[in-house]
Amino acid sequence: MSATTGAPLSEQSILATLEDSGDTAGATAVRLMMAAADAFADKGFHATTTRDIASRAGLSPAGVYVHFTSKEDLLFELSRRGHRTARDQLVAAASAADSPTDALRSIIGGFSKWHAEHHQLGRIVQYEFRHLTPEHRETVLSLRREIDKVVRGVLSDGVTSGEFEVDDIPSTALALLSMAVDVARWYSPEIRRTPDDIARTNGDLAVRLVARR
Amino acid sequence: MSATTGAPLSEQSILATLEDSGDTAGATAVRLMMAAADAFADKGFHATTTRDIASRAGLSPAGVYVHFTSKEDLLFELSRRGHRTARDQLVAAASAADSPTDALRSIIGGFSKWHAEHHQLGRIVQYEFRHLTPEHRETVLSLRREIDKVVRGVLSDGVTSGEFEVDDIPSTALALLSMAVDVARWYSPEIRRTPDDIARTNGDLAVRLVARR
DNA sequence: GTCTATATTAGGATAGAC
DNA sequence: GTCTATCCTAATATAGAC
Repeated sequence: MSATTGAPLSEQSILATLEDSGDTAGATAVRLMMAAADAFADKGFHATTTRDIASRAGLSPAGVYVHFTSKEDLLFELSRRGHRTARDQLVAAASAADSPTDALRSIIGGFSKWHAEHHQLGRIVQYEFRHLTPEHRETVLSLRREIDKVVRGVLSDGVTSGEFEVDDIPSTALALLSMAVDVARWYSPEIRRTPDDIARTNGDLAVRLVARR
Repeated sequence: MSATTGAPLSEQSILATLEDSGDTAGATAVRLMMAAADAFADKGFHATTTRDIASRAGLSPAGVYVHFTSKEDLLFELSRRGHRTARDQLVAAASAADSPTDALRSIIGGFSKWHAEHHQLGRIVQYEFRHLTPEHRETVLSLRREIDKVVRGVLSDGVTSGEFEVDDIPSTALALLSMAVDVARWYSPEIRRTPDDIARTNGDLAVRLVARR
């Protein structure tokens, strides 16, 4: 976590996410993924050109195709790695907690924080999904289902233990995820609230939403 | 509200929204807006071609430019009319209620329902925003600020009356809006929950989130 | 593995007839 | 107000040299 360069926070966190998310990738491929993440988050998948990605990464337009078979392939890699780290973080937070209340605060707070710190990747993950090929969409969808399952599991544990009072677990899980996911839409590094503030308030709100009175 | 044609619900509700949202528009212009709404919601602004819009509306590619100056102009009209009806509905719901609790249930439930019934327009309103020109963005932004204000006003009324217990009004308002807005992302006419179900559960959750214990 | 050059297609918008 | 024809630019992707 040491900041040795002058790169902005978002770049560093995207870098960290892309570098250790399963499959390794060469340095140039990572540079391309970062350039693409920047551009996709900024302008959207279709409004981004391969020339744009290449030049941001310091390559010629043709250089991209050595590392990725197509522009969509780049999107897929970003999407897959983004979903994977998000899921891993959720699972880790849920299993480290020692009560459902703790777990809920931690997963919704943590997920909200992730969508603030990685709001670029978050937007790609949430909004560029439809531009994946059907096969790639399927792969990513199964990661999403895992994420849903973690949240429902925590809610159901809390109901069993008597800490929570929940009418409808799937609907409540969805509303909680909405709170966290939507952070990627409205967050900007310029606002007053820090990612930690957001984690705290959203974590508290989550507990409030389900706590027994 | 009589259904005289075989058109799907979403088409009818988009039509209704576009027809009575302030400025009038000719029949062909409305047809073009509906075609564009369909296409933008489905594939996004940049992935949609003017040829595609024209052919869905039964016109030649050139026919579009008689009614709109550019593709972006079409997006702007959709965005403006969508925001306007959404805001009008919120304001009406808030002033018809006779307590802050009622008002909150009604605005968040109603807003959630709107984003389900009009999920196509909702996606355009929420996700294609960045593709507007700076001037058009500004116009739409001021409509958004009005929407925020309605929600904050209801929360603040409830705190004053003693019905609500809220730590941080802006953050809570944002979380409530996230719940409703995100419906446009996940809703599909094929799911089990109806727009009315969604209105009910999200309205109840909203009240639960702020009610004094 | 990177480059220059280019094939190829597509897409926004306009001209001008009817 | 709508059409056909077309201009012009830009974009994905590949060929082939180094």
